[in-house]
Amino acid sequence: MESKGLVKAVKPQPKKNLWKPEEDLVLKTYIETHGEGNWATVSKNSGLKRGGKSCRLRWKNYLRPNIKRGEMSEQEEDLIIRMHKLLGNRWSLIAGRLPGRTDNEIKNYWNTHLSKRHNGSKRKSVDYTSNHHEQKKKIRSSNSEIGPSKSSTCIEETTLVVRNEEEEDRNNINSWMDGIHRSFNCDTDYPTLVPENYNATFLFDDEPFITYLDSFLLVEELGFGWSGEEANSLMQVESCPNHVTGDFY
DNA sequence: AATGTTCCCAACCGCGAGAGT
DNA sequence: GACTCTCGCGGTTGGGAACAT
Repeated sequence: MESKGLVKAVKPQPKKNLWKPEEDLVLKTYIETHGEGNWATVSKNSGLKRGGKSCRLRWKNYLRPNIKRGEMSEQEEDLIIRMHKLLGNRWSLIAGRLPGRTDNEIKNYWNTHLSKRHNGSKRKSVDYTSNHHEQKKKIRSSNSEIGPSKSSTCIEETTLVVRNEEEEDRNNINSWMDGIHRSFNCDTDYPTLVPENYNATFLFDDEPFITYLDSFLLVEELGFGWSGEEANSLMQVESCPNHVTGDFY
């Protein structure tokens, strides 16, 4: 039996195992040499005393090339808020729309900066009534009802190509796009939006439901000069509750 | 200066999905 | 079909910095 005093005298081992720079270097070198994947063997082969999950997380959230660190721009913040309003806590999907940002980073940013500000308008993508595991089940099953999903993973890179004949409007779009996601690289058979005047193409490599939501978001954000009605009819969304309203530009 | 409190965020955990056998 | 393994997701934890008293 241990007395309280004795327990207190023993310095507790830190529960968090922060990555050291030398470990980062080993992991980075290993992945640059062998490539990503099969994380279970990474720790064995690289000599790191870390689990595969830990290695994966460290690479994905910190060491991966093109990771954008530092403060969120106003545009990024705005996009997070809007996406969260539409998608709820689906951080990986939101992160997919913010190149260089990780789901963990966005989740943390929301929890520390934005959730308080937007507490009044707590809105989730499904009607949650039980614990989070139940919630996840609901999200997954609701998605499968909506349509087939190519993959459960988030889009690593989402790309939007905007080709505009009119210089002025192109500048409008580009100025908004600056700092958020200038180039999209999507390839799917899902709603392809090609407005007559704009020759803009939205192609998404993701769940159909999300595709629709994205389309709303982007139509609303980019303001393609459509009225809400025009946009709705273009996108054939009569069954979707999130109709675009109002006029743009 | 010392102590207490709050905030931030990297890392951990448990779970489900999908692939392979 | 049952089982195992790997991967990715979202929620939570806890160390430490920043701030307040």
